[in-house]
Amino acid sequence: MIREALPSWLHYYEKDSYHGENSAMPMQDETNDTVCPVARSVDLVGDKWTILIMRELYMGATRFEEMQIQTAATPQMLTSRLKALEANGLVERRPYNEKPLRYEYLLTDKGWDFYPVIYALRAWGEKWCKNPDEGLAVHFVHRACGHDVGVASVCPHCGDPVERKDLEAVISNRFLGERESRREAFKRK
Amino acid sequence: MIREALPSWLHYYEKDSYHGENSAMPMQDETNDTVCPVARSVDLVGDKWTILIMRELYMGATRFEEMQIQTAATPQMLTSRLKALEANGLVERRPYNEKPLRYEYLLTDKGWDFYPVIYALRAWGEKWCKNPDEGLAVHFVHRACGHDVGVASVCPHCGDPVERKDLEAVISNRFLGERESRREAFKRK
DNA sequence: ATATTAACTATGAAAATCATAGCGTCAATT
DNA sequence: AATTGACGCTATGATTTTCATAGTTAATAT
Repeated sequence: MIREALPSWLHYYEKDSYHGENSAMPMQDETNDTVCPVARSVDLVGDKWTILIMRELYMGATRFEEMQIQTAATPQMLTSRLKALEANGLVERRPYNEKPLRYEYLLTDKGWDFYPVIYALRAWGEKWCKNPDEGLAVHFVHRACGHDVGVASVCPHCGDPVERKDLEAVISNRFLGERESRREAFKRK
Repeated sequence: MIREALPSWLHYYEKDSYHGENSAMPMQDETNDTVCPVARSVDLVGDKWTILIMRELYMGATRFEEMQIQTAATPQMLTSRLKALEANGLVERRPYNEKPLRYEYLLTDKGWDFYPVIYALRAWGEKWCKNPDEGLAVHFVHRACGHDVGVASVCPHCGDPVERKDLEAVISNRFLGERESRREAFKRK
């Protein structure tokens, strides 16, 4: 007996059954009851676990276990969200090992394109959810000019709008340490 | 008997009990177990209803009923999320009428500052969740130069990074119609 | 008196999530 | 040969959250 693990509002569209720039959009069905792009996005990614998983993917994690460790999601949450992300075309699942069969998860173009949302969440969190003594969790350096862009979306030094691919991420020691200790705690369990 | 309506992971910080740029940040308690700004943001706004409510506030809605109509949230969801948004300093509740006592909800600076997240969700939705025949749900026109910025965060005409306050929103007829018919359906109920 | 407006509250049923444990396949170690 | 460890998951019952539907309250308008 299969237990449905996905919340019903978090839509899940089979590949190639929809139109849109990259074929992953609801057609005229009842779920598509709004033209609001925010509501449509939220229908695909509007929950905590999905957002944290996307963050991990941008952090470079590709494996189930690492995502489980860093997001603290239960395996069910992870499975259901990854399935939805795959069905919705943000993520691709691919075997990296044949025996035993093991999979990794990779961002698609559509998934990479979602990055500005995470970047904006980061900027807001860095500005409004911080103790005075804390530095940035991750520094982004504009490769073209070598300057730290802070939390801006336009390089404060050369004025160009920056995309993730133009930036070098430098993870703070505190954040690195935190991530490492989660790994250790998981192994000790 | 009070029934807790907020999911336990959606944090709720009493005013002035925390530090941060505008006093709304967890201190050293157990919930603040990460320096990741994305995780911290998600702890305050990482759910569907909160995002839709924020969207409505940016659309200009200030009233409980209008938000209920446009988000399709039940009154409980709305109440709990608005309380959290207020406690977390993104929204202010203010009486607009004394007898009977009626409240409206207004964005604070912290709430306005969240706009880039919604804008990024919009851009992604407009690019990836759209049928070919659909135009933009909302056009944003750069007041300074009179040009439509499309989905960009930098005006394609004058090259300036744009903020919400620099933009004139022009809601499409389709979106307007949809919103009006939700209102009618609600009244008929 | 009755209806209407608008911001909510109440309650039981349904759904989603959590906590904890376990499975299956393989390779390496004892 | 048996055990241990990796690692991507699945199973299950208890708990928490949400949904659907209805109702309350205070005041004005009819």
